[in-house]
Amino acid sequence: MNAPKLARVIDIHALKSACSSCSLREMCLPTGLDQNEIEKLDQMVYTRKRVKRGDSVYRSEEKFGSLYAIRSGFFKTTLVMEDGRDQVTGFQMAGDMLGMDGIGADQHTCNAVALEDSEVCVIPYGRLEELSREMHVLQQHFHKVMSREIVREHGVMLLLGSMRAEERLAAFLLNLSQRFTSRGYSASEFNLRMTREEIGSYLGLKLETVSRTFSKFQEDGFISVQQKNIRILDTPGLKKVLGRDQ
Amino acid sequence: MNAPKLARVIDIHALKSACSSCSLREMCLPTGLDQNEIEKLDQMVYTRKRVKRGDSVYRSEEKFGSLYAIRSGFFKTTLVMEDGRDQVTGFQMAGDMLGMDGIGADQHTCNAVALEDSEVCVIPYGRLEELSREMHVLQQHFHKVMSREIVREHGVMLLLGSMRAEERLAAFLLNLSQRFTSRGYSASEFNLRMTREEIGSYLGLKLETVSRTFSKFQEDGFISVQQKNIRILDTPGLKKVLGRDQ
DNA sequence: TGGGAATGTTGATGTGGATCAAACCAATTC
DNA sequence: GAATTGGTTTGATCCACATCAACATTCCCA
Repeated sequence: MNAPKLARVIDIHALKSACSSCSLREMCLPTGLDQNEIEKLDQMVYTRKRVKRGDSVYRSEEKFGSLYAIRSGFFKTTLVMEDGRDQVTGFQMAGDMLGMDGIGADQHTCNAVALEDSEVCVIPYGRLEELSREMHVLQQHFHKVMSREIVREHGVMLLLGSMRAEERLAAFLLNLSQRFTSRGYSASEFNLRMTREEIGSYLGLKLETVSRTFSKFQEDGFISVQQKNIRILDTPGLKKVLGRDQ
Repeated sequence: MNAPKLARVIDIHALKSACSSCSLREMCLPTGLDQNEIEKLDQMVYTRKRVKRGDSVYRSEEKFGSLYAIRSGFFKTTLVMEDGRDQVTGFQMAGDMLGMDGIGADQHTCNAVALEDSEVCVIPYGRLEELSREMHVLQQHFHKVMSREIVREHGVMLLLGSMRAEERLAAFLLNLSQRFTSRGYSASEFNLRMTREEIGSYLGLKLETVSRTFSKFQEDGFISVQQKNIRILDTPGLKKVLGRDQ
């Protein structure tokens, strides 16, 4: 934020990515590659890009060309209706993949916006296709990533279609907690990168409802909320909220 | 339904599929293949399967092994929560692909149920992977199919998260109409294969609301409804329902 | 460092769609 | 062709969440 523009530009070009030495390898790449294969991957991902908070990696309707693996930071993807209403379709963090929506029609269909200063690895799609024709494990991995995105969205549909407000928020918190855990962060304490409005948009609720439900969870002793800081005090309690069917 | 069991079994085995002569080729396969490539595909899809109304092609948790291209008929996919609540996540018709949810964890995550007697082409997934390493166009096509499924689900999320009942149903009808059109059927008249309850489940509404909204659309002169028979009388009218933002 | 814009909380009130309930209708089955 | 069954329609009532409103807090950056 404070760095002068020039410095920033230089930084971007200086960033030679190296999957081989990336701590997120297990997250976004197939495991069990031999040295040769890892080198190929290093050639595929030859640029990283910084994205400042509020900026987008890509916007709806833009020509599709690359996928983006999040190296650090936090994103939301949003869809905008003609009448201006918009909806958050997902929150993505380090190790997650952005841009797969663009393959189908060769143009992006949503906006990917950084919620904090972030860094992505640019994966030129043509190169990925090429390499995954050569490397079976890469092909398999990529298909799994896409399939998991389909399954994740199924889950959101279930949430939006069948759950009440408390259940939605409980599911949301448990999901975040689980994802932080699998990235080596605390499962029980984290900072929300998004606003109440963005959470509401994702969960099909109004921001007031999100706020009230947070307060209720706090009264119930499930969590403690201090603005963006969340501490989960009673995971089983939250899970019970999810379980009970009314 | 009336055919004796034996006859049915024989039929199944007699069905040698041939992509090369399939009328749905444009729908579910890449275009612009040469003779050699088409022959390869014929080898990939070597069985068809009949699925009777009410039966499933696969069920949640089952081991994943194949994708299924719908050759004829109509399906729904459903998700079931632990407490029994279930949700329809999609309706699929001829030319659509089933089973991509299973790739990620090597087991299916939803149920694919036939809403009428149907027929699917079985695509062994390993074979598809293999072939798409050899054939660039097939690889591209398959990736597009998966990506489009992601985009479709984005649309459903928008619908469930941001639209009111009338908008949801209008969007649903317009979508169905469009899909029938692109398959060469009438855009303005068709029979619903699903019940009001299934429509409601898909749209996050109760069956009574679906029924009432159909009635309202009829009063408004947008459609005529006679049980499962729908006739769309005023497409622009329906589109306007979708457009207005409250 | 202070003042204004975002963002978040909480209360009072309104409403779209859920729920409950009763007919109705069409398709099977006996 | 009466009885059963699964699906649909319609009305009356209710409630979860939206909306409107006032205020509190935090975060900027001028």
